[in-house]
Amino acid sequence: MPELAEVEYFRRRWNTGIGHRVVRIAMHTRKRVFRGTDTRALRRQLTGARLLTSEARGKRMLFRFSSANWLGLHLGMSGRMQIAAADFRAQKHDHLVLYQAERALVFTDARQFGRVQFHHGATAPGWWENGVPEIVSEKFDRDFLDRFLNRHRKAPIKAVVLMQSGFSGIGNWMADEILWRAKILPSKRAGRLNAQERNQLFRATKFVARESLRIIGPDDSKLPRSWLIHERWREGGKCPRDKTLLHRATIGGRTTAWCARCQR
DNA sequence: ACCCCTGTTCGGCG
DNA sequence: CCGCCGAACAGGGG
Repeated sequence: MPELAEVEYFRRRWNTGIGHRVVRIAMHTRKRVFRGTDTRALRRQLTGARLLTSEARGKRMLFRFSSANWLGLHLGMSGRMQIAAADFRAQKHDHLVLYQAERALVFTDARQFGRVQFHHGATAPGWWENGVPEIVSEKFDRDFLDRFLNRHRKAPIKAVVLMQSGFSGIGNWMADEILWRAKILPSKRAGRLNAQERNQLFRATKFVARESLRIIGPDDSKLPRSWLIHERWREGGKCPRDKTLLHRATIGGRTTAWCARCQR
């Protein structure tokens, strides 16, 4: 589930715990989500620390705690976050639970493609700043897009829109939504897009990111009925524009849905 | 049983 | 060296 907008939704859920101390931590320390992470330091430092702020960049989240502590989260394919009661009992896939006096902050991830990172230090961890502009920021401009498309000119545009080094936070459904809105064939090589197509791609990317973030929720139910997402997995799914049957194939290593009539 | 999956990383290869 | 592609990771659901 988690792409840009869902990540933002989950981050805000945990914000309920801002201003409150962590009194106890439950962790499945040997699980893959903690790969490369010092879980003993995490437990030692975060116990007693107060959650102060949080931030999201693309699909990544960073939670700042008192006493110079930082927690990074990535939801992978199946990660979710929730607020639970203070007497919450961690189940099999609840790999990290931060207990506060009046609630529990729960991180759940069945498939464990997600990740938990911990950092102790006066400033944000080195891995946080990666120089990739947020789609909704002014730094993601027409120039940046052009340079990125040129750098990856041999790859199918679908694969390029999935690259986190350029399209921060865009995942599979948003990529299909963007290319459908921009009327561009997903298999088209990035370098073959003309100026008009690049303009359309730019506008569609901004639009889908901004609208998804505005409508933000735990799933796609609040997104307009006119969006592709409601049709793309359905057997016999049709293009919301011209009602022709959608095509489906693996492009850029991922299942891709598109309308062969309006996407060229 | 078998196949699919809203993600990222890594090794092979051109 | 650059960059594309498929495989691997782990588990649940159809």
